[in-house]
Amino acid sequence: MPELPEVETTLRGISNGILHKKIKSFDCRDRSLRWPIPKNMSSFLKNENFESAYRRGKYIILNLANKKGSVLIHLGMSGKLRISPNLKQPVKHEHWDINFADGWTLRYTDIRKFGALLKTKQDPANHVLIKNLGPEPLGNGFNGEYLFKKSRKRTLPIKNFIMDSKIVVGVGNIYANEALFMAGIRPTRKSGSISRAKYDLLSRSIVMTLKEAIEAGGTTLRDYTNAKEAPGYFKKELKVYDRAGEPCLTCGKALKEIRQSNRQTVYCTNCQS
DNA sequence: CTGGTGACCTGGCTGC
DNA sequence: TGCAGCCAGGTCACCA
Repeated sequence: MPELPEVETTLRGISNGILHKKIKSFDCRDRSLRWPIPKNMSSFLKNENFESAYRRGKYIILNLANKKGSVLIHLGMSGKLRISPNLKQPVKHEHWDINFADGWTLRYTDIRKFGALLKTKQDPANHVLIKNLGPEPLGNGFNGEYLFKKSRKRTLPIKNFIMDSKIVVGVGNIYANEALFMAGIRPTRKSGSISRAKYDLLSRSIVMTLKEAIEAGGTTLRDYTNAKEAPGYFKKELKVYDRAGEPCLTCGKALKEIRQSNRQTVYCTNCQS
């Protein structure tokens, strides 16, 4: 489900509801996510409080006060977080709750269970899942020059290249398709064969696409909703993703669908080269 | 190191 | 109506 804009929207939605509040309890109904939820998560959290929350790639990181450690949350393909003072009794697929002393609950729902909830006592930046991540597309160090240098001698198709979290974080299938359309680059092009000027255009297209999607509250295709259970409205801004066979909004030619690494790619054979 | 593939898991949709 | 097969906002482990 969630790429960078959806994770960012989720983070913004939960922050006020969870920070600086005493944690009363942690309820786990199913530990079997991507990695098992640690059995001592409950004692790790009880009576502590979160002093800060931020996003790194598609991870949400919550830091406990007094350097007691951090929690890493990944939403996988179908994970959702909700924050509310009056949630109903949990139902199927609602795998865990963090209950705060003021009565609010942070609840995680994940049909496919590709998400994760992990803890660490070290600096989360050094965690094995975080330390090898590439730069933030909305932060410093991400630009055309960076992509150009990283891609020399690479034969990987450009779409796979920008979806590689070691190259740049946060770009998933939807926004890879959209950014490549905006930049006029065919998704199958070998990343090592693309010019510096095209990479300048591509890096700006990635940034613009992600920023616009965040402003729209993310993309809801099927079941994504934010922390307040509201959908995102970027779907109506999508130019190519989920539009195979429909007319290109620039030239009118039918958009072509192919599969790359078993994932849907949609592009315009006329506008992207 | 690089690139390609299968694996994890559940449910919705399509077509016979 | 039933059911097989395919598909889905991710990414890690493993192989050549």
